Amino acid sequence: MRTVIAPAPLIAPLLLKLKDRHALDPDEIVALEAVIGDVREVAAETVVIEADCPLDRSTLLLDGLLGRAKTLNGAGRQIVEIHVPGDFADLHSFLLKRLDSRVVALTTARVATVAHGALEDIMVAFPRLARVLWFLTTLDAALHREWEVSLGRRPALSRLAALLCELQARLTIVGLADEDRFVLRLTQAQLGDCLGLTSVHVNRTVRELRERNLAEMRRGEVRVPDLNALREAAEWTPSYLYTTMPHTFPRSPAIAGVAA
Amino acid sequence: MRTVIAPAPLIAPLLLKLKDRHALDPDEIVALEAVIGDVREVAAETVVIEADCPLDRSTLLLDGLLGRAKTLNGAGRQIVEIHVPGDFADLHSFLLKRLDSRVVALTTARVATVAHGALEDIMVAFPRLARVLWFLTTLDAALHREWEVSLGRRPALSRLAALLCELQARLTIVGLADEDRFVLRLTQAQLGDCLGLTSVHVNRTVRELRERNLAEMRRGEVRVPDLNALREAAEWTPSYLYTTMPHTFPRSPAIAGVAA
DNA sequence: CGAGAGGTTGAAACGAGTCAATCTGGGTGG
DNA sequence: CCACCCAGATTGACTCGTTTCAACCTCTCG
Repeated sequence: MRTVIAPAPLIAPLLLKLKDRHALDPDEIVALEAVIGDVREVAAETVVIEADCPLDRSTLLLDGLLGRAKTLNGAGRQIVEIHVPGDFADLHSFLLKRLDSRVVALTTARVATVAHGALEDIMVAFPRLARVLWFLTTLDAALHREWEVSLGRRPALSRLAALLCELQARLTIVGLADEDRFVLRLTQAQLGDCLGLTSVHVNRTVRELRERNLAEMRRGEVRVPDLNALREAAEWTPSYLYTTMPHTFPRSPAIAGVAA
Repeated sequence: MRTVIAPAPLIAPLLLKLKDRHALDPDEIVALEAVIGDVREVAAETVVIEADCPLDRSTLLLDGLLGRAKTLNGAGRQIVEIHVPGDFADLHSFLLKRLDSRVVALTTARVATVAHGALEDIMVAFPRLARVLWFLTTLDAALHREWEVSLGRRPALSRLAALLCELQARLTIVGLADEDRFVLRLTQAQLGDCLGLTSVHVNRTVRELRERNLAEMRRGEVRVPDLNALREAAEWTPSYLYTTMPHTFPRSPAIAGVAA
């Protein structure tokens, strides 16, 4: 037997996300890989899944960002969750059979189709996977709850800070963020749709975040000089992510001390 | 064999809620009834389940109202979901093992304990029930999404109207609301905690709802002269409840016509 | 080099919050 | 049986955060 450095499979981010919370057998991993159907690329601001249509498949995000959005006639759209690579955008459609919100690409994105029948099969073959998938849907609910807190109670600054904290943590889990920087190609209008703010006010809030040295957002990249400080400003903790990643980061070592 | 008019079981509301969406075999109903553990009564504003504690049971609401709440230091609490009789307050703890929010009694309430082990057993014995329970957790997520829309995008008036529409619909499913009235013993401060508003502003919004003839709230009772009008004011539809109950109500018959 | 999407800024309007006082109704104890 | 009490509801005046509207700037890409 040889140890082979396997090429990162399409579902690498999904596996990272799952392994963060559950042990997976090699069999289960193979089964998960086999479940992936068509892969396609979608452009930013494209509707990936329309609301209220009968569905017989779910969609796995491989690359880019998706958003789940609901629209009100007068008031524009509210994005109720952002999906990062490794997320199923609509795993709940396995049970609900249709979506109450539409799924929109927020950036150029690559998505894979997963037939509900195939999910059915692997859950029969690997009952533990059924629990893992159920877990994923409850994780979505936990994210929604935290967003409700943001939308209902946090002022603009900590609302944006909390969103950045969440994305930093979730992207870290799938290997797409560092403690002090990550790529985030969202427009300020899209951020506003997530935060229940106007793009104008997002702009002012981004500026304030920068002025307070909490985060810098430029050209699709977020830089966080002190993640703990950002988390404190947002009154944010990762506990609702049910992750096994460390919940706190060491304060950056005293650089002055090193120099001295 | 005799047909017995069985006394309404404790879990009558749960059964109504489930039967609204899924067919249930008599066996499955018996199994569900058997799963109920201790029943206890809790006073209003009592913590029923504390956040972040390890859990080996879930809690079923039999009577009264519960709320799931998260608290921010400066900004008070945000209630992220209201539970009506027949709801599990923390079915997701079956998978998550602890809660990210605390469960609080909003009125005097009766709750029953359901051991996770017992759930495990009935899901093995009746695999369809596993799907039903999973469905319930995805329904919670759908409620959260609609609340995000309210909190993020609806102005105070339609936000309150939407909450009333939702409660009217959910209470109707379990036999606790009429088309034009239902009991709702929440204080204006509690409503504010749900809506992301202050109690003062809830008060003004309640008045406006009354002045516009959309709803009257007094002494723990809500009267809705025209449910369709209230739903229009809130831009609300029951589609996210995934209920089989009729989604629209006939306009009240012309009473003048009857008199004539 | 032009065009367009997205970012930035200012001024004014407005919805909701804050603070504080007053009212009300239901429950309680003397 | 009634005076008292108190949580909750109500109201007014003022403040503040966010929106709105509108203009202008700055990239990036063809």
